Amino acid sequence: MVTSTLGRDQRANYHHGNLEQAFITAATAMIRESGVEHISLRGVAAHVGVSPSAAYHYFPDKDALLSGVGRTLFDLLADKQEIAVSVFTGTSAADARARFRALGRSYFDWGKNEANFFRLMFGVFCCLTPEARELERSESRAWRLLEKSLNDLELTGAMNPALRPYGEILAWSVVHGATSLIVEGHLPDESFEAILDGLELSLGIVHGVVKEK
Amino acid sequence: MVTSTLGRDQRANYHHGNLEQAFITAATAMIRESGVEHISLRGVAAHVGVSPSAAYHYFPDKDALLSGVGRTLFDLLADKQEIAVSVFTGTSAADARARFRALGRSYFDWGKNEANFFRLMFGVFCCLTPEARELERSESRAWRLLEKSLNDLELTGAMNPALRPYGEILAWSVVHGATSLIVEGHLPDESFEAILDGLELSLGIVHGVVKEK
DNA sequence: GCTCTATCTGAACAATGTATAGATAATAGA
DNA sequence: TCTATTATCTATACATTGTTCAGATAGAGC
Repeated sequence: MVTSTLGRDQRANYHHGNLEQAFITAATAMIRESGVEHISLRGVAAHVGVSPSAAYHYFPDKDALLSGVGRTLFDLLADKQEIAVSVFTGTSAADARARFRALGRSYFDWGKNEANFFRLMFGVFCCLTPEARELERSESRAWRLLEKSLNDLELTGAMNPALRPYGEILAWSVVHGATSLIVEGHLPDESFEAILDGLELSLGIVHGVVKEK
Repeated sequence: MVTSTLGRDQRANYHHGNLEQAFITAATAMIRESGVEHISLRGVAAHVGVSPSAAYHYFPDKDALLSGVGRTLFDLLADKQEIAVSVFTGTSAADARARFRALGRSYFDWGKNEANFFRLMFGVFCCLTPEARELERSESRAWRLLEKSLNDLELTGAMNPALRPYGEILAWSVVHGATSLIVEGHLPDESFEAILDGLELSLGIVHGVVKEK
């Protein structure tokens, strides 16, 4: 009944394989198509093929399960962004600009294509503590990608250096805000490309220009 | 038991005063201090002093009640913003800049001080249709305030005119994104002023400069 | 083989959203 | 003023939910 994900940890699959992971996997799949607000612990347990009480051996409550899903989603998003950036490997200003744009677009695409994921990650249900989030942010791969992207832009002279100190927080705010507003229907889809254009323009990012050092 | 809000509509207060409004008022108060995710229809009904079933004469379901609350919150936010802008009445570039900044700051303050409201407005529970939101946005007082603020900046030569076409969507995205990320703990509080600085800098907004026409 | 202990089940509980039938009270007509 | 009507609200019921806890089950260690 359950597609056991061959647990390498012996103690974990006494009866059932790695139940903790099975719960997170099932919950993730169910959230993806129904949205966090419509999934129940009992439903997830049924989908795993296990009694509802079983969940309480791995998660203190339902919120903990949802937070577990949230943590894996931040990882998934970082994966997507790493792939998106990896397409442009050059050291030119044009490549730096392409990487920057790919970062923003992949963030938006994630929000648009996986709206239920996006809402969980940045919504009320993913109740990580502020400290945990801070850690998450500062240590996250996605943040480092953004940092590197802006460093590249600055080094290749492809952006206004006066704006460099605001680079990460400004770019993240713009892209996250636009994604959020579009996903929730407050702005039309087409706005996003325009917003990316505006962001680049406002940061003084120009196409293919390499300033002599 | 209920502080009847003297209904001017006779047919509305047969027994109880304006029950629809009473429900929205009570729900708003309860959401404000507990968060949407922790309020129940039955709890709101008890707070109003009425049977749970009574709600179903005014709202098809719980979501409709929450959406009703959401609609009043968008109005409340617009009120706050109008007041914030109204402090600066001059026609100078400095005043235009002050109004722009007041708009952003009041948006953030709202999110920070009324986090539970903010989460309802832009979260999963305020289930307005996309069409309704579009209408809301394009016709909202808040949007017109932003439009006017940017027009003023452009007319007084206090911003980069090349960025004018992106003004509204860019500013809203930045401010909304920053507010959202800070409210949910992904960025520290202090970031906001820096982000506002960065936004102004990136839009070419300078203090007190009036360009000769 | 037996014992022990980690793992899961069954049944129960209170709380929730919601439907439906009926009670109540304000209004309208005599 | 009395009665009939109808808008308004209540009582009750039901399925579903999160959660608890005593017990069943099945691997591990001897």
